[in-house]
Amino acid sequence: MATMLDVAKKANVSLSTVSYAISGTRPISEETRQRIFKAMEELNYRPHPLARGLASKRSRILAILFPAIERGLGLTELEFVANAAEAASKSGYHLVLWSAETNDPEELRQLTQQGLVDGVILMEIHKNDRRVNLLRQLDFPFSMIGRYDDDSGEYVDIDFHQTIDEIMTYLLNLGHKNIAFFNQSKSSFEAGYGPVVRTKAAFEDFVRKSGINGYTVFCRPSPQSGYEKINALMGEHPDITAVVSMNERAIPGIMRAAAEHGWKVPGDLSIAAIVSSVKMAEMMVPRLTTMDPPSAELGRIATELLIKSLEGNCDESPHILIPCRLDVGESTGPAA
Amino acid sequence: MATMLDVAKKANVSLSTVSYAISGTRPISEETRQRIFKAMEELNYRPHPLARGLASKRSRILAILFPAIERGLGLTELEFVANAAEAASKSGYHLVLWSAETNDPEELRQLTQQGLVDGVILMEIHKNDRRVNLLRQLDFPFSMIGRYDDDSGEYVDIDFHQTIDEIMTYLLNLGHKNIAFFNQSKSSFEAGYGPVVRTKAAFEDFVRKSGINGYTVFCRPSPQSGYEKINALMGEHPDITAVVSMNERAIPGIMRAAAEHGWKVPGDLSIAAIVSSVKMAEMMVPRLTTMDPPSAELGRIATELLIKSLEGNCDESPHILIPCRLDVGESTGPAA
DNA sequence: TAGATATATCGAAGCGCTTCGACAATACAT
DNA sequence: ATGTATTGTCGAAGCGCTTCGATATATCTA
Repeated sequence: MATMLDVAKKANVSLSTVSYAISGTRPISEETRQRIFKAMEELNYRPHPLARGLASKRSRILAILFPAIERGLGLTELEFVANAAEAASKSGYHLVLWSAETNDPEELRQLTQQGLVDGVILMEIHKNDRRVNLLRQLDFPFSMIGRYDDDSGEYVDIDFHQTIDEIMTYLLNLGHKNIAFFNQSKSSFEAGYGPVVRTKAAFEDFVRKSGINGYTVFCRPSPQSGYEKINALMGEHPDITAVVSMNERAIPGIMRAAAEHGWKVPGDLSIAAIVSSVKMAEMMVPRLTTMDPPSAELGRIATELLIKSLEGNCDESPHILIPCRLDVGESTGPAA
Repeated sequence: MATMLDVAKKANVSLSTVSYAISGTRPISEETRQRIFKAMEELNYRPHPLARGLASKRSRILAILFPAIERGLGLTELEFVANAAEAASKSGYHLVLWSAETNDPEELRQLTQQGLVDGVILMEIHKNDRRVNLLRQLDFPFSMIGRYDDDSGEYVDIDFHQTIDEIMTYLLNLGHKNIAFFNQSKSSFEAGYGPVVRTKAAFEDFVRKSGINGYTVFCRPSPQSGYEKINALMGEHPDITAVVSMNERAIPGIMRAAAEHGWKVPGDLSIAAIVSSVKMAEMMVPRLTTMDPPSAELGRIATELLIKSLEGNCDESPHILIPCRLDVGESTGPAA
């Protein structure tokens, strides 16, 4: 592979002139620039990323922190990652994948101190997230998909309030007055996991303001758990006509319970998902109504925010909220 | 951050001695080694990856080629990537994500020639895959999840033959004698996409050998397409009692058609997926019987193969086949 | 016991870039 | 005319490592 020196020789200039021509950090005459670019072209020159990184102390490599594999990743995470990589590449960056424990920042410390990456993207932010604390303390650049307690730092997140409002308004307009909200597990609520905390608050807000009856249920992410919870709940509150679920995997359990009791979906019971992709919603029969999360945007924007801040084009820490998009399927209908 | 020179000074040895102590490429006395490691410990020294890469011409960074985003990725791809990253990290490598067009190798050429990564992992291998051809021609190290036409190179793949045999035997034992196979789209067959080609052949083999009636159907990856195809097929062959589908997204369509015609699943029609994760199978009601793909292993092994070949511990190109694992749900039962 | 071999260490030359300081040569003020 | 910016270029130092060759001592071998 051709090096910068080869280019310099071919263009009859010094090495540093080539460097300045490429980076634009110092003025170069138009004529010289032409010659240099022509030489680069002819030699099929590509700057060597490692050399550049070593000299400039900026690797142009970003990392995205992947929640531990066991905890089962979904399509949403995949979209984050794929779109983050795409966005990075558009700005001339590379994206590496780090699968680090969310609550063991030691591994993260090691990785950041290696000096390979310029910044990291965090997802699955929890209350008082230890990774955030660590990165702050190290003064290491990062952006988040999700928010930290105090709303500080650069982040992009789902607008959970608006998402809840939209699905609830939709159901309200269909005449539903007794609605259950299947949240994720109690333990993730207690761990302060953002979406769980925020949707719960938003749901309860809506219930209060609209005067309908709302029932919040925590549920482990399994069909079995969904099955048990819906049975218990309907036993207590047989007047419920709609379920909103942020718990994808609970839904098959709810459907099974409905089938066993002979409740028609959506005739007797409407079921809507939130923060569940259309792709997933399409896998169910009847096709699920869902609030489709803006996963691709989240991944893209988190990356762009990070790059912007690394390159210093950052006014102040931007906070961006994006609502989910209502996608009506066949699992919701007028209240009985 | 401490550099190698700092360590050398602290341990009272030369820079190069530290380097040799770390890499073990030259003998170092036990006593000196101790001193050096103690100094590293105290200074919390981490070798700088860029400097190391630049000097040694081996970045210890791998890339995994991500099929274009639009074409919709699934949980399987996610598992590949996550486990590849994990495996890489275990060997001291990093994994970067490249989302490159499968059939435009130009982008891939640019990326490899940059010199950032030591090798790449390919997935979604097609017949006469242009990326494979390119990498061969450039003599650039790579491994594959999937196989090339001539079975050359290092790869790990699903054992499609065995997978088909297993699910078919299972259905045969349940008394099914008229079985439809929902493959993926005709266009992907014509493009020579490995799984599509191989499962088709395996299915037809099995049918021939066992003497049952088998019907192969190509189907676009959508519920609508599944719905149409099953209706057409059952019109022609009402004696079909079981469907095997490698087309995840077609299945809701098949189920819908069944519901509309009043066919009970599995009473009147058994449905089994292949190469569909248990996680996905659990999203359906009734819970799908599936041949769960060894996604995690595929990602991990492809990475290990690549690293092994990069480090020269490679006897000859290994070929590894892993079957899917039968996971019985409630969508299959005895033939009517 | 001389020469070959293995062991242990050092110094220096790079890897391919960025960036600083220097130095002309021109342009702009006063 | 004189000093001050601005423009355009070069050379050299260095980023933090690996690796080659040299050297010095210790260990064999015949």
